[in-house]
Amino acid sequence: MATLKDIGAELGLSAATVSRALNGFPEVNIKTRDKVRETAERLGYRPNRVAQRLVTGRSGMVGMIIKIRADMSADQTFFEMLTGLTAALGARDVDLVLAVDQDDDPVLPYRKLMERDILDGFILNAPVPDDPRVAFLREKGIPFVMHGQTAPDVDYACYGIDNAAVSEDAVKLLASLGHKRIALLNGQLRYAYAVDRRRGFRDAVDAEGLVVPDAFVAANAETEMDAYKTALSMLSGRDGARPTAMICASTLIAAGVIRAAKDRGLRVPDDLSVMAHDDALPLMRAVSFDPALTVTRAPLRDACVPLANLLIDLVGGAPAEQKIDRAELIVRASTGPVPKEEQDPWPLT
Amino acid sequence: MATLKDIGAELGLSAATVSRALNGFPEVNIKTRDKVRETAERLGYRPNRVAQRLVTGRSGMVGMIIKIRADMSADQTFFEMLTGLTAALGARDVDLVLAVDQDDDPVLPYRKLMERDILDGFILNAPVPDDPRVAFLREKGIPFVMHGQTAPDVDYACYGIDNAAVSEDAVKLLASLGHKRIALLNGQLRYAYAVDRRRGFRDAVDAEGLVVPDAFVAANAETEMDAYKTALSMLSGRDGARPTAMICASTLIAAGVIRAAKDRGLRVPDDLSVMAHDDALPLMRAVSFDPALTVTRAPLRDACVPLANLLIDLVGGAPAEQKIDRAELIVRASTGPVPKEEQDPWPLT
DNA sequence: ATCACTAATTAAAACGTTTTGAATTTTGAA
DNA sequence: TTCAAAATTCAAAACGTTTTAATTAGTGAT
Repeated sequence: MATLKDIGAELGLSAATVSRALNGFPEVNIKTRDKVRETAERLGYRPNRVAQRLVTGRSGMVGMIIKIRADMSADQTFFEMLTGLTAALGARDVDLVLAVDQDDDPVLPYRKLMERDILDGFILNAPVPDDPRVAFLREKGIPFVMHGQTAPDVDYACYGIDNAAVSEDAVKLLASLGHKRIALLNGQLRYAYAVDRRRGFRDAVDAEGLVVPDAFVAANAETEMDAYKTALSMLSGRDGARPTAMICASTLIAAGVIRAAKDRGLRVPDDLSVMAHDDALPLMRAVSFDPALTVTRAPLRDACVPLANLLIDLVGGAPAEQKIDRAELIVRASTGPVPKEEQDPWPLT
Repeated sequence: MATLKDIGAELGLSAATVSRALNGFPEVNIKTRDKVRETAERLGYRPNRVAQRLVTGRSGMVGMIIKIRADMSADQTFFEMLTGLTAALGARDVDLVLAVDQDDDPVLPYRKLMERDILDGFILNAPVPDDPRVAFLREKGIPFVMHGQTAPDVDYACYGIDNAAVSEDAVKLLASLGHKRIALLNGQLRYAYAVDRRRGFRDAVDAEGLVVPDAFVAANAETEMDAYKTALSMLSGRDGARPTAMICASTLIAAGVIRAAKDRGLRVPDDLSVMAHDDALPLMRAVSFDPALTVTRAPLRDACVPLANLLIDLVGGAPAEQKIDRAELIVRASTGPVPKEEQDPWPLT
């Protein structure tokens, strides 16, 4: 393997100049810079990352802890994050070290990984309100970036989408189509995103002058089967007039909802409008739904780039930055005007 | 962070002696060794892994490529491997770098990871016959260890179980219970393990003087739903007298089979004996089945320890070793004697 | 010519460990 | 005592990079 010294010897230069030339420092003569780069190319030079890391004092590795839940619904989402993160981190020569969390204590795996290893920082996901991991890492002074955020205003580095706005956009669209009875099939409320979505939903519903009984705001939907059952129940009319529109936490949930609608003999969107938030998982494509699904869209994989960059910059000394994007609203075929005969709102309780 | 020099300064020793003391070299005085160790402990010394790696010329990282299949059945198995491997590698201070394979070319991700990174070696899984990854890595001289093997006799490092014996043990047990009609619900034959299981099955069946028509040797079972459908079909009697025993590729498959038996009104084990190979996935526990499942058992997580050690030793210059264990046969409640009225074998074709 | 200043390059130190070869101390026998 | 051998320890080199401080060469103005 060629080293800086080899390249220097080839050209009668010192390793220092070669290093600077390759790293694009301004004080090196442009002619020597080009010669150096050409020679490096020719010798197939690749910097020794371990040596770089030794001198810079950073390990070039960041950690991520995967929590395996008993219901095991991590799968798809996890692979998507893994794909995106390894690519985004790799583009800046950083490696991802994974560990699996099987304990009850949410901070223990971070502590263990930190003392066994030399990690520059962590990527956290699935924030919960008052996340204990945040308190721990902050106290230890360990850099981290959160995918999402534990509360609307935080001062640690994070990237995510505005989950209140996700609900708001959905409600506004449906209200503009005349819907008065809009249900929400939310994720579990122990996660911050679900809390935000519910808040956005409630606020937007209020702003439209509508009412949604608690029975039509579900928060137990993790699997398609959960969603199917919940939707069946909501559409039965048992808890009040059936909704004319349903907002789903994910495309997986929407799949269950659509199946339930079919089994109840309801057409989408003629009898029921369905929309969902879309993480753009490759095996659950919203455009492939029948009918194609109206969504708020924010590809999970895209989120990995800002996450990686935020963390790497943070490790490099940059200030902690919060970046919140707004999901894109894409109207497709699963939403339509409210049926003429179903325009009555739910009564005030 | 305390360094070797700090410890040396504290005791009036050189860094060299401290290094040797901590690494247990025989030429260091036992009294100084203890003093050094005590001081290291007191100062909270942890060796700088990057510096170690620079001088030893190894990166201390091994890679693993995860193939995401379109049917996405990797999930559980993958998490189990990840858990076991990070633990087993971590015990020897080696990190696992993951990458995701989304391409058609099976060797491309290895090539890419190799040129972007400095990896000491790879862990391969899910071998297929004539695996192109083996050819590539061998040609490049990159150390690797295979979980399983591409063929019965290979000369690269590998660890796995004897899959022919898995089938053999199952057939022998069932034959000893008087079963004459034994079906196999195998994994996909593009994987080497499924080929081995089928061979072992055929050989054992022959040795017992039995016959199994092709219709009762399935190789399409990946999901529980697949298994359910296949089992329903086999138990229908459409392709010949229904089997009195079924050997399943995994506990997941067995779950589908048992459900199918129930739906056909067959009792396990009174009307149908069911057994499976058990990777000991925590969310699919054979003992929790109703009835508790008779299995050949080889915990996936246990395999990670020899895999990690084999690879690390290989990187350290040890010869490539092949290690094949035999799965444990555990007889539980899902197997029983053949029903009196179902003792006829399948006819010779 | 001299000086000051800029541009370009280099030598050397640093990162923290392992390892080589040499130096010192201790031990045991004569 | 003295000497050789064995047991310890040490100084220095090495790994390959980045960075600091110093040096050389080049430029233009006086």
